[in-house]
Amino acid sequence: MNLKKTKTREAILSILSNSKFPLTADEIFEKIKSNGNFTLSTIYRSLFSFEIAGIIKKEVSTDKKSVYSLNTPMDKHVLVCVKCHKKVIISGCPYHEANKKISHETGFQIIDHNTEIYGICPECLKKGEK
Amino acid sequence: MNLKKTKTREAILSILSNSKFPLTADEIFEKIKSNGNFTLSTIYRSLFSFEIAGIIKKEVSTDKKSVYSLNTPMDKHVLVCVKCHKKVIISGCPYHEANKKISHETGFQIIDHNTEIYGICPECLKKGEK
DNA sequence: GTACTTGCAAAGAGTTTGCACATTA
DNA sequence: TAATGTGCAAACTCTTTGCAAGTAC
Repeated sequence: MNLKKTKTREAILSILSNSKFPLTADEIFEKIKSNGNFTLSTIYRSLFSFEIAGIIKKEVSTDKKSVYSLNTPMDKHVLVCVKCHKKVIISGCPYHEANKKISHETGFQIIDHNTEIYGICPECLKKGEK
Repeated sequence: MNLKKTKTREAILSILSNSKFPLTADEIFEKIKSNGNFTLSTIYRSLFSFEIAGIIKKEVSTDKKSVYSLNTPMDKHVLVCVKCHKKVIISGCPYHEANKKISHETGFQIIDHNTEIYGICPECLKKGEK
């Protein structure tokens, strides 16, 4: 299972590492299609290979599309502003302690979790005050 | 926008209120189809009406299906067993304290959040030990 | 040369929609 | 009867797959 370096794959990884937020396959496609002869299915397949290899991670967004991002395990918590849709990544896991408690109470051995937190960012709060 | 009471809708609400866990449209369909002449598209449309009316809520599960449940705002935290796919609802919000801290650190006014926690349930843990 | 990648087109799953008919209030 | 709801089939979106040809190592 050796990943070969190809133009498509380099382009995909470059896009993902330059993006602050997870992207859909189609968004990636839109960004690179002008640079060469790319296909959506190839992008899906590349993303799949990367995922298996542990290089990227795939998540499901609220509109039911798959979104992909480099696998930086700590960036799993996203604050989403309901006004301006800005996303802020929270580093570290704020729920670590709470999860220990859940584990204790339910007997579940907790492996992972995903969280989206909705709120209003400081900028939009200020605007609202005016 | 007046919701009319029909056989389909009563059946759907009955199923949802008797279910401890969110259900997909198809799961609802499977459960009620023997009781009458129901259609998947009608179920989707009824679910949509209920959602607009605020009676139920729709969420996206990790396998990208929409799941529906009665709109009880407190049951937002689900423990999912990665082995047997059982879901356990955690009542109350275990992250309340942590969110206060996030709010303080980021300036966000937090409104809401959704969480899925993945783990292995006690039963599957036992099986694994054997 | 062998294994891995790709493009293309077609298939697949879940969901939505148009239309004519049926039902509720 | 006026407004809503339904069944059916077809359309739609995102994603996956089969196959033959191409490319990296």
